[in-house]
Order: sequence, then structure tokens, then C-alpha cells
Amino acid sequence: MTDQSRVPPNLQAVADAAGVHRSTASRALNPATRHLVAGDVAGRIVETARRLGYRRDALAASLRTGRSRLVGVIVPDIANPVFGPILRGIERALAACGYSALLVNAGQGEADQMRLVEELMERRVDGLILATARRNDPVLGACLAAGTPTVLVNRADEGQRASAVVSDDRAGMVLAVRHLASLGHTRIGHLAGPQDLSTGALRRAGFVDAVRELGIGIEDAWVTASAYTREAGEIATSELLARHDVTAIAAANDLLALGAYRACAARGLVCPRDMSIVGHNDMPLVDMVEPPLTTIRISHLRMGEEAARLLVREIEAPDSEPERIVTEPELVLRASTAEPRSL
Amino acid sequence: MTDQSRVPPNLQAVADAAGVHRSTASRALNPATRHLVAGDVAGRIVETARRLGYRRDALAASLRTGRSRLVGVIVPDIANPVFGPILRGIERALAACGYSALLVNAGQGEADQMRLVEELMERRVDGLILATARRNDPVLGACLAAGTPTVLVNRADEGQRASAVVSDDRAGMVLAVRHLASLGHTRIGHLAGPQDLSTGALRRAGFVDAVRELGIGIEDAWVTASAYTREAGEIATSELLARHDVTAIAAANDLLALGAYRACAARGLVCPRDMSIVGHNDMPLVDMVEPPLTTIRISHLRMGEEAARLLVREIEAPDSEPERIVTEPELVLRASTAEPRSL
DNA sequence: TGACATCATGCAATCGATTGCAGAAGATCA
DNA sequence: TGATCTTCTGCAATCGATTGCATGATGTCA
Repeated sequence: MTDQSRVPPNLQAVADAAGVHRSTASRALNPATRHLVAGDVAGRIVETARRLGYRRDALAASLRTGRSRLVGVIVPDIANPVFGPILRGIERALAACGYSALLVNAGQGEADQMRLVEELMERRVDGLILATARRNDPVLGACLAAGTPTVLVNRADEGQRASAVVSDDRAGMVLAVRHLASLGHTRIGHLAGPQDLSTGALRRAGFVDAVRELGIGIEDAWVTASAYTREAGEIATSELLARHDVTAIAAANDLLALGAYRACAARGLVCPRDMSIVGHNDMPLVDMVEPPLTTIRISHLRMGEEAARLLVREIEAPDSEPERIVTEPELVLRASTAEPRSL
Repeated sequence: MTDQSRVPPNLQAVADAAGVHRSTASRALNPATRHLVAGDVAGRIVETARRLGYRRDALAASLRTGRSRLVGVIVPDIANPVFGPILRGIERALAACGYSALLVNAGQGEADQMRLVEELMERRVDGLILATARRNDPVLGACLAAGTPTVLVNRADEGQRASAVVSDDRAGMVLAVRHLASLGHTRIGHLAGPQDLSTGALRRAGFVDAVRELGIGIEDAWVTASAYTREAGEIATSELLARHDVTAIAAANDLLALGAYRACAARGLVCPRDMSIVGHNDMPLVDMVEPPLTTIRISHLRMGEEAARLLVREIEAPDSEPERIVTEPELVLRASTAEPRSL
């Protein structure tokens, strides 16, 4: 029968009810310090706390200890399906360590993001996870300058300033191009993502590498999309097709690939008969589009988990060196790629 | 030139540097109480704070004021694409009011969820948004019993115990069935969602209503899927087709509809020629599947925003009555529905 | 029995900001 | 000039838990 009085009991109330000092109650209630209290007394205190419905005030504890067990997570767009699994991974791994995630959606500009970081700092977050990093990100610089443990996820910065968990973007694109080459394609184009993001830059680099390595095609057969959206993909594809005579397209992102579907359809090109297309990310539902999209799978869930674990480690061992965890991407074969028609 | 000393300055430090008492500094730095301080003094304090790089400690302020400006948000699965827009709406509206979202992913069982709520309460959240509500949810009961302002989103409970922001699920399904009827279908089946969720129950009720109202078809031509997944949709569709001779299916959810695509394909039925299918939710990318899915659009973003606004109102006016906001769903016509073949 | 180690508990300072109350200084009016 | 009011600032208690230090109790061994 828990007491339903108006004001919730505090530590003092529990201590009084158990006939001990609040410091003893504090020790008995914290698993890490329970051994300092005699077994029977500890038992009595725990029981009393349960009976009174005592709930420890995490705010007060944080104030005293200086650790909030809160982690700020900044994503560019929560509504974007690729961030769902990342967030779930982060949340799960944080929860396992007793931390909680303070989620914020990044604003448009840099000033906006600075303000967000500032607000998170006011809440005394123990660390930050940024999924928003650009290659040379002043926001990241500010976080590091403030001495807050910070980990990047999905996108890395240019230097090795902070720890990061990313997919091997370069290798992923090599996988895609090799696959197309193995089908017999020699004229392959690339839809590049924004070049101020590590994903955009590295995947393009991977494309150039692969084309050079295989000794095929045209290294400069690429067009940069203005954003990772279907619309931008459609526009960029039109431009690519206008400039180069390609039989296959390796896109830096699934949405760009879907934009390419549209642009091809508009020109009467049938995928994969007239044009092979490879995406990147393996977003939910791309196996259901027509044709089902061949793409590069990235383990977003695991990336989120690793990022959270890395951050917790940095929080608890503040002077550790920045680390970079790179996960291996994987080719997922579906129906949007085939041998070129001329074969 | 902000001071880069090791320990961050506190209010006392600002007060000392400005030659005033900390209480005066507190008042000058808080916009709501600034008018209590003489203009020139306030200006000097603000300037000093800026110069020292002062950052208010939200933890300490919360402890003193009893308000954390933190809201707990519990979703069943962050990785599910429908929750992305809801979360963004919540986050945006909360931020506009100076609140932050503490995001947690619901565990499996009820006990798990209780523990999550307990942890959020320890952090002294000012309120809760639940996207996990079942029709008669004991977790919700616990939140209300604890006196924490709570708002449900997307799914409502059975009674009117708490405020909720939901789509008009019943009307949405009526829209779907009327659309099928208007094409000439008279034998329509329903893939129902889990019946312990308001969405599942109300959409089924809407199906029965519509069938009855139109005087067509068979009121009991429905099968309940075990979960809102493609797999469950596929299994339920097989069962439905085995039991009823229907020419159209109205699904309680887009994923169920995509499961129906599979089940139909497996039986050699071509959609929409042999079978019309309507989804529900208008998830991202369902316009790109083959055939593009006709579905019922729900404004998840707006639902999230409204839920957050409602919660903030309840936090700031604690004795307000539970309110229910119902948004209007909308039919999105694509290519998965057509006249029945026999016409 | 006395010296000393060990264990359990209490004491009180501390984290950093907020706010009701009181009092000082200055303004207003008769 | 004195009474009264207004405006501004300082004082100190408070929110609730944690923890270094001190002290008292108990046990051990010579």
C-alpha cells in the first residue's frame, strides 16, 4: 500500500521513517555504495523507501555530482527514414548504460545549430552525438572547444578532431561500381551527394577510384545533386544524361536513385533494360519499389549503437583519443541492375 | 574575448564581477524578472555575463523551481517511418515553448514500459507524450495516477482519461471503402490492425459502418493481422482470400497493404486489375511502390505539433480538462485501385 | 587490559540558481 | 519638513541528494 500523499517523499522522509540519517539512506539506496551500510539497516531502508513510494530526484543528484547522464543528439531531420534506425541504436545503447537521449532536430543555419548546442550545454548534457556534421563543421569545433565529449555518426568531419562512427562510404561505392562493371557496363555515371558532407565526398571519391581501378568508363561522368532528395536526384539525372552517354548509374543515396527512376521514365528509358541503377543506404521500402532497388546496405542501427557506446566510454574516460569506427557496407542485389542492352 | 578558464563561471562569479548580489544578477539575467532591476545595472550584468561566457545551469534552476522543461516522449518504435514526422512535430512545437524532448523507445512488455515511465519521472519530466497507448492502458493509468500531465498521440485510449491527438480513424476507413464502392466494388475485405490499439479497432469499426451504410458486401469480411507489419499483412491476406471472395481490400495500414501486394502476387492476382488495394497512413515511398499505393493520408507532423502544444498547455494550466483533437484524414488517389474486372 | 584496526553511521558542506521578505534610497505630496 | 509611496537591491532560506571527514562501536590480538 504505497502512500498517496500530495507531496512525493524525499530522501529525508525515508531516512526519518527508517530512523537513520539521510546520508545513510542515500548510501543504502545507491547500489554502488550499499556495501557501506550494514545489511539489516540497508534492508530496512530499502523496504521503507518502497513503502513510501520514494523516487530519487535525478535533478538534485545531477546537480551535486555534476553528471546529468543526459546526452544531446542532433539530427538533420528526424523524419528522414535513415535516422530512425540510427536513433533507435543510440537510444538502446544509451539506455543500457543508464543514459537518456535529448533529441533535437537541427535548424537550417549554422547559427541555429550553435543555439541548439548552447541549449543542450545549459542542460549540462554529459556528451553530444552529432548526425549533422559537415566536412569542416564549426559547430563541432565549438563543441570540442567547450570540452564536451562529442561523437559523430553517419557523417564524419574532415580532420580526425572527434570520434566518429561511419560506414566505409568509399568502399560502398566501389562495391556498387564493381557490380555494374561485372554485369558488363563500361559507361557508368554517378549521382553525387552534397560535397560538404563526408558521405557525398567519399562516395564520389569511391566512384572515381573504382572507375580508374577497373580501367573503364569516364572518371568525370558525375553530377552533384543539391540535396539528398528525389527531386534533386531527378534534376541531376537529367543533367547527367544530357552530358554523358551512360548505361548505368551509381547513386550516392537511395532517394537520388529513386529520382533517377523518374528522370529515366520521363525519357522513356526502362530500368533495368535501358538503364541500370544502384542506390545507397537500403532505406525501408526500397525493396518494394518498381523495380526493386539494388543498393548498398549500411547498418544504421549498429552505427547508432556504436556511437553511443563510444560516447559513453569518452564520458567516463575523458582523456581518451578520438577513435574512428568504420562499418562494412554490403551489396544488396535486387532488380534495378542488369546487363547492358548492347551485349 | 570570452574567458577560457577551466571551471565555467557561475552566477556568483558574474555577480562578483559586476559588483552586485547574486540575486540581482539572477533577476537581471532572466527576461521575465529583468524589469525589477535598474536599467543600467541590468545592462552591466548582462554584459559581464557575456564577457565571462556565463551559461545558466538549467539543472540547478530546475531543482529550485521544480520545473524541468523536459517532456518524456515514448514511442513504440523509433525506426518505424510514421513516427518520424510525429517526432519532428513534437520536437518543433516543444522547442518553440522552451521545452526539450527526452525520447525513449518502448520496451516489449508492460513492466518494461512502467520502468521507462519511472525513469522519466525520476528525471522530473514536466509531462509525457505517449505514442504507445493501447485501448485500456495501465501505463497511462499509472502516469495519470502520479499526477503527471500526459497526452496521447496517434493512438487514444478507450475512456477519455487523458488528452489525445488522433486522426479520425473511423472516417478515414469510411473514405477508403466509399472510394472502392464508387469504383463499383461490392465485395470488399478488410485487413484489420491489432484490436487492442485504437487505430485497429476504430478503422475496423469504420469498415463495418461503411459497408453497412452503403448496403454492400459482407460486414464480416475482415481478418485481424497480428501486427502492423508486411509479414502479418501477407498472412492475414491469405486467410482473407481463402475465406471470402473479394475484389478489393481496405487495409488498416500501409505495411499491411504491402503485405497484401505480396500475397496477391503469390496467388497470381495482379493489382489493381484483379484486386484493388487501399492502404492507410501514406508512409514515405508508398508512392514509388508498384503499383503506387492509393491510401489515406494522415498529417502526422501536425498531430505531433498539436500534441506538444496541448501538453504544454496542460503543464502550464494543471487543472484543465482532457481534450481530444481529431484531425481529418484525406484520400490520396494512386494506382492500386481500379474498377472491378467483372464490370 | 590496552592498543589498534575495522566497520557503520552521523555531521555538515556543497552543487547553482530562485524568490519572499525586508530595508535603503529616492520621489511625491501636503 | 515630515509622512507616505515607489523602486531597487541585498539577505538568506530553499530545492534534494551526495560525500569527505569525524566519531562511536565493535572486534582482534598480544
